[in-house]
Amino acid sequence: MALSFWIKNRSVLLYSASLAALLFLIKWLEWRFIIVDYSFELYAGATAFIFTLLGVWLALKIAKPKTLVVEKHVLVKTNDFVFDAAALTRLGLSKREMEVLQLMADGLSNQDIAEKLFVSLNTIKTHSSKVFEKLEVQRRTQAVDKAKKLNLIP
Amino acid sequence: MALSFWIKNRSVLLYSASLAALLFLIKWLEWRFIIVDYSFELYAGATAFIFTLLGVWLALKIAKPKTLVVEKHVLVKTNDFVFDAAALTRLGLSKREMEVLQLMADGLSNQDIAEKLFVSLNTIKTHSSKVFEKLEVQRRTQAVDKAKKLNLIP
DNA sequence: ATCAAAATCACCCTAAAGTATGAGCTTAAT
DNA sequence: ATTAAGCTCATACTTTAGGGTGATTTTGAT
Repeated sequence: MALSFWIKNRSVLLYSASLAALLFLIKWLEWRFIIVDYSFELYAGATAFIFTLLGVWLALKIAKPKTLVVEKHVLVKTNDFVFDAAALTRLGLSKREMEVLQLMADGLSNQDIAEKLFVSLNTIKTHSSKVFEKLEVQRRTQAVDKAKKLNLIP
Repeated sequence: MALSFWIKNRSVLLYSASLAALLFLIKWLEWRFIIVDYSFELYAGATAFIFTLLGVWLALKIAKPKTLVVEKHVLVKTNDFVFDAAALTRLGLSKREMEVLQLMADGLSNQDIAEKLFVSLNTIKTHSSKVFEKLEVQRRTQAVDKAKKLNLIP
């Protein structure tokens, strides 16, 4: 508790202590008659100087650091394909249809796709027909081309 | 010249002027015998307080703002297709074959390509067959996929 | 529990794609 | 001039793709 208070207000406490110490110092010197002959202006100047420094130090410690935000534009190659979910929703392609579409884009024949997905060739034909309908194309090459342009597949 | 010097060092000049002004003020008050009875501690305290404030103000004015560099990632439509001439040479695709390949990639049927290039369907079949041979694939979708991966076409 | 969409499969038929072979013509290099 | 490569086209054939229709089963949401 006391420690955290010290840490949080260290600057203020040190400043107060410095102020007290300086006054004590001046008093002590006055009492000693050592520099009593010094001009008032010197006292004032020295005090002003010292406390200016203290003020500067205090300000630097306390003040929220001024942050100047500099935006550095970094060009990021968008190799990374960003899937257009909105387009998918709009076109209403089902999960299975997307699978078939992706495999078509990979150059697989309907027979290949059927084997890969463990379904019959006829099933793939049905799926691909629906894909063509929804993409409003007639051939698989058109479907792949359009799907890529629509960011449905990489 | 003088103006820019003023702008650059305004803070310091104002500080110096303030210091001088305060000393003059104190001297003037002393001369007037108005507050000559006030204690030395009061002078010191007031001076300390005022110049602390000045120091704080000075510091806040002078302090270099901490520059925080924020990397802003800008997605760039990377039309960074760099045609791989070496691959083309290696595979030995002719100009006409590249044309056909490109049109295949655009989703055109053999008949479409034939009409576009003002040649017969059979000619396109011959060309596409040679393309498949050279790309070592069996179907046009595979050819397109491979050609894209090889940076032969965008 | 019910209903709609999705997924599965079949059959038939047509269109398109792909394979194989041969051949005429043009062009660029040797 | 000869040659090789490229472009063109044809015929015949096989394979794959695509369209249309209908049906059953799964699944997800209300």
